[in-house]
Amino acid sequence: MARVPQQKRSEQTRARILEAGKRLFMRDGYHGTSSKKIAAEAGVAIGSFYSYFDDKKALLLALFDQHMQRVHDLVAERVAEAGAGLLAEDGRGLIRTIVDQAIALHDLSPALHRELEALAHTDPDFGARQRAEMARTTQTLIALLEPHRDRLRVDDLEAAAWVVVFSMESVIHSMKMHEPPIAEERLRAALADAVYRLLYRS
Amino acid sequence: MARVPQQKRSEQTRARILEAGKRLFMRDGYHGTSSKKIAAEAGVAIGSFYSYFDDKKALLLALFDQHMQRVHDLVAERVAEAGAGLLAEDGRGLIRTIVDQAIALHDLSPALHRELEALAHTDPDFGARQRAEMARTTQTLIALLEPHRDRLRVDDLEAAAWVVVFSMESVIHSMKMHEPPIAEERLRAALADAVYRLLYRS
Amino acid sequence: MARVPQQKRSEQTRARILEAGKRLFMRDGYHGTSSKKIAAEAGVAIGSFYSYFDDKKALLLALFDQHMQRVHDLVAERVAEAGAGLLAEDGRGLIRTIVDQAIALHDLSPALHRELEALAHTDPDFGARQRAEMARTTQTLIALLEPHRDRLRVDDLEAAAWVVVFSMESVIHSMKMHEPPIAEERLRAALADAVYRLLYRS
Amino acid sequence: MARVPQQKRSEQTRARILEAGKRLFMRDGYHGTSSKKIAAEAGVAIGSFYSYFDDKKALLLALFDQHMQRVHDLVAERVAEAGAGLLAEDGRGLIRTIVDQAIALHDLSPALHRELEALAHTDPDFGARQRAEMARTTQTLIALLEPHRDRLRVDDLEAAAWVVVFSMESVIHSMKMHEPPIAEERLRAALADAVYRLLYRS
DNA sequence: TATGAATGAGCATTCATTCAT
DNA sequence: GATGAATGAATGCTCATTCAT
Repeated sequence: MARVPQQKRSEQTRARILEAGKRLFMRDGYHGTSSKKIAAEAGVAIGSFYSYFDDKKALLLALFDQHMQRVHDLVAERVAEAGAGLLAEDGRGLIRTIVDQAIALHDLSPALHRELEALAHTDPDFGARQRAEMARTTQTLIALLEPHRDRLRVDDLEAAAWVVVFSMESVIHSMKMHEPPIAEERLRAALADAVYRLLYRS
Repeated sequence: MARVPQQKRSEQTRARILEAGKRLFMRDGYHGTSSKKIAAEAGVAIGSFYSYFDDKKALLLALFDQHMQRVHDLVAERVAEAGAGLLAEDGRGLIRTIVDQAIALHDLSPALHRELEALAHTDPDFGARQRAEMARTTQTLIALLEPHRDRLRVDDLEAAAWVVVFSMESVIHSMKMHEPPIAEERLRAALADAVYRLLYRS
Repeated sequence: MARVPQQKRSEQTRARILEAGKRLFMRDGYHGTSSKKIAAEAGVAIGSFYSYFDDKKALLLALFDQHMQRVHDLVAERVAEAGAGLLAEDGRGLIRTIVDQAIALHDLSPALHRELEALAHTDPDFGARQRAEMARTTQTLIALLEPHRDRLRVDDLEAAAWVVVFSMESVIHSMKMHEPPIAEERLRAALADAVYRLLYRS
Repeated sequence: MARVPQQKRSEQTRARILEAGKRLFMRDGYHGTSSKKIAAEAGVAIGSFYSYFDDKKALLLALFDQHMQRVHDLVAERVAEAGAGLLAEDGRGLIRTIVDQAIALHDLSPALHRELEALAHTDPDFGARQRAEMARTTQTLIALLEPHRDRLRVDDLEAAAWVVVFSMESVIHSMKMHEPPIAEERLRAALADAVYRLLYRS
């Protein structure tokens, strides 16, 4: 049903709706945003909204996919920058990359992030998406940690990746939510340090 | 305007609405539950619902308060059981108590828990409640950790309490959400161990 | 259905409901007042309200009757005071009595007065009551004006009474409604003068 | 939020809702009319009602404005017809114009008219509208009477205009409300005569 | 007599969605 | 491609009224 853009004007319209949706979802949450408001914010008619997206949920799913793609691209980029070899040696650098990725995950606003998690429980589409995302993230981390295996305190790499990702997730969420008075860079450093000491020997 | 129960029949009705609300909120989430459905589930007329609660939000706040009260009572009980002196000596026992408390927090279903966090961002009432709850929890932990101060790796007790509570929160959330194949008791033990090693020396 | 008071406590309860209803109807209007609020204002249970009055409408009708009875008693009293003979001679005194009566009619608050007129159009019970009241008022005035017949400018006494009552009604309504800066006594005097000159010769 | 019509179909729908609202408000009163009934009477969906009007009150205010505009246009037209010069000379013609205007005011049904006055007391929006309307009407009358100043019995022109408008208002209201057996034209004539003799010398 | 718990029809309003233009 | 008028199911909530205690 959703229109597949074939002209560049069309592509622009789609992009404007995505941006408007992101802005409003982040500000007012999924349930606090109506399709009409999104269309108005994007400066298009409500009919156009439904030309490009099946419904409000489809828009959020598209935004979610877009966002996750960017997060993964960011990690890939960071890894490429540092050089695979370097990261294999530098445990602290690796952990910092992971921390940055986890923080990037929260660019979609803490509240929306939580709402997505809540929806994952209620709605099968969001649930599937979230499970896939989690698997992908865990696999990335395992691949990155694999070369460090002998330097780690933990034996079960899968469990370790799992614990690290989600505990960081929570600390970062609180951090974003409650706006601590400490500069973010200090928090990133402290978090990376804590995780490093949790995972690595001595 | 909310009715103040004066007869025992009334108290029962209020309790039935609270239970019905809890059941539906946990199953379908806050936004997926209507006041009419709650009344039906409780077996009362919609008018009765509004006699006891100003609106759907008031019901959720009442459930939240009830839930938090139970969690705090649980901790107090556990502390009393173990004996103040014992806990002061036994770092591992203390951490296990804290882990149990954090897990008890999730009896209100992971999805609802997440929705509450999302609401805290959007709605001032939920925000205030959440901040108060966070302060209360952190203070409890600081009080419990205080006697162990010289055995801890960390200097900043407040920050430590904060990090511990929220990182545990997330791990437990994921645990509850994704139903891992490992027995819960093993996870509780592993989590307690990780936290202990994070906080305590050697 | 409505309880007929048989004990003095009962009579008091009925009186308290009447007073409470009057107070609220005058302040918030008929449609802005609920039976529950009336009961609360009277300090009785809602069940008691329905013991004494069939419904909200019955209460307003009772208040209306009570009010009109007082207005007519007032006129009768005033007439008695002045003495029938005196009024027969003194046209100005008579008119002043009439003006006072018309003003007394408005003690029930301008808004409620208007609402009653609107209800008279929609609801047969109020309509009948209003027509009866109008007939009674007109007859009283005709009886009072009868002895002055030869001093009046008008021939049709019935029409004259009718025009006088209702035009005064409106002026008084506006007066009460818009709170003019002039002292009420001056307005009463001016109104009486105008009416006198309208009705009487030279 | 109210839709601003951009297509002619839309303008028609808005007009149909206005008409339906007028019909029902006049027949059943403001409080006896629900938004659903209005939509049904207009033959549109309830959603359409709320596209065009914020709520029931907004519809009544729109009807009120529309009505008052027509009344004032009528007067302007009548004045133009007679010719400014003629009216300046002809006191009786002027008064008749004023009487006609006052009667036109009541085309909105006596009951609704009364309900509007009651609402003006309770609701600030209606209050403001009514005060503005009263000022406008009084100013029009003062402007019309100004050239006749030396022929009038009264000194205070403003007060005179005020008294005339409101006393006529009431007489007309009663007239419309109680459907007197006399032909309307005779009543208009009688009323104009009374007012003329009240205001003018000899 | 008096109480207040309980009822449910009905009202105002929103919003995702469709479709004729 | 784009528009926006139209839809109506569903929601939150009120309030007059009944009846068991």
